[in-house]
Amino acid sequence: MTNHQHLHVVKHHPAACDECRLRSHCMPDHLEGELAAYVMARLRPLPPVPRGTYLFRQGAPMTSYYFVRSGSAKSVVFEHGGRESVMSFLFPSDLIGTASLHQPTYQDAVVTLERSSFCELRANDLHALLSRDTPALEQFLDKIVGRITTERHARVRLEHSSADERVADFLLELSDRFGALGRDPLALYLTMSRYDIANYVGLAPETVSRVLRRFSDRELLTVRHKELTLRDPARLRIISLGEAQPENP
Amino acid sequence: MTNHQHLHVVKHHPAACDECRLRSHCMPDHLEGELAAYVMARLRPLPPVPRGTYLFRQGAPMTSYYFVRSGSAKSVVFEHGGRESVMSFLFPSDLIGTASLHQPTYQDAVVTLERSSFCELRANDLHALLSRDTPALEQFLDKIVGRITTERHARVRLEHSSADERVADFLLELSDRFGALGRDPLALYLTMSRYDIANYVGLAPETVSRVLRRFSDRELLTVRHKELTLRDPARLRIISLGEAQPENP
DNA sequence: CGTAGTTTTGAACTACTTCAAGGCGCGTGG
DNA sequence: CCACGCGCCTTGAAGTAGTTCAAAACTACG
Repeated sequence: MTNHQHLHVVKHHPAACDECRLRSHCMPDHLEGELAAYVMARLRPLPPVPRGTYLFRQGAPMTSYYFVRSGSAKSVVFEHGGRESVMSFLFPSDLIGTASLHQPTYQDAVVTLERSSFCELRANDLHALLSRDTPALEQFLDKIVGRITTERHARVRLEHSSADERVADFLLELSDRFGALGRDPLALYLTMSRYDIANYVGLAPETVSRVLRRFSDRELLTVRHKELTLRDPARLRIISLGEAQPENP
Repeated sequence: MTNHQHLHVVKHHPAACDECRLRSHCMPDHLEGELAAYVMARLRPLPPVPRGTYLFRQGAPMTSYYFVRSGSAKSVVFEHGGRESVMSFLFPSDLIGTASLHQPTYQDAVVTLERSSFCELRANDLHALLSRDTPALEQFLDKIVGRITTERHARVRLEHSSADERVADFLLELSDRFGALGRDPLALYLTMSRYDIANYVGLAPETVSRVLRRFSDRELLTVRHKELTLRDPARLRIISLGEAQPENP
């Protein structure tokens, strides 16, 4: 019956991948022929799950990687002292679990922010692939190295930046990612709460509110509930770089 | 003559590595026989350089990795807007350049904090090794993954911690690393300036000074110039975790 | 509609920064 | 060898950005 399930996946899934607009983002591009079939056969689409579902919890045995197919999620780590930190937000095409690559347990927890669906890739399957296919492994390594750079930049920003810079930076990050997914980069729907945003950028939720209001007053954007529209992304970029002029009333 | 140089290295260097107390830290342990010879033959000890020497600058072509053999250094990145951020401090046995692995240019600059010496490993040599030896590549991948976790923790700390927590955390990080090198973990000689420390932990230099003074008043440590002695590492740890009680005067 | 949770707004407070000056150590040159 | 000068570190006082506390407004959901 396990066999049955596998067979089912093998039979139907290649089509699912081919239909998936995210395909080119998901797997290292050079994977072709037999290897592509290998991976796709083992990439299992999961049924959608509601908001607040834990894909896995921090410290749980590391069994699977996931691709976001639809919806969004957040990655959180629990620190000594019970503090909870939002490390990243996850959107379609993102690969989940790489921070725990080759680790026995998950280094973070991942929770959905809305009704979302994922594709599962069993750890054993990926590891087997990586240990047999050096070019794939190298591509993975490079992706991970890039991640380090990203994390470093995030840290640098947090060290030396004002509330305005942080929020502007967060919004532009979201905008860029939305754009890369073919969405309108100016119309942001914020699936995460203000608390999550605040935690992510290292501020109090109240401050995030105030900053958004200030931006709105300056006509850099408009906010309505969770819908946010960027009106002047160029100026936001200037602000995010910390090169903004003092404001003229 | 290039040949000559190589021959020279091949002949003399294995002895240098064998003598080096850091050997077990440097290379993936499983590297043995032919492969170990391959690496050691290409690991070139460089003559000591004075304080303030740039090993490489950010944006320069990525040509080599380095191991710290003696002394210490700092890794700094220059951000948009001309801000300079200290990303990490480097001590003997540390491998330098992994943040730029497989990158065309260096992602950061590395400067010595005192008279220091390094072993050079040409990028081409390491890359050639990694593309032919999958287990070595996997070990590298794992090290890099661990680095991500480290960077994340650093970021989390910066987000939600007070000046006391940051400084305590920095001191304990140093203490742990010194201990791992076989030094006295309580006697810290700070080769970096207060400015570097402040930058690293995301505070003003004056604040670092004041925190050290406060710690000294509380008899958690003693400071004299750059020599620092931890008196109560247990309490420092409590502070670094943000679980410190309000002080009783 | 009413209730619970989230977001916004306001006001007081605090921790850190910034600005400014003084001290200490170290290297250089007399 | 001692004195001078320069850079680094410390200390003090004032300023400020962001936090915290508290409460009102809004949204969403049953």
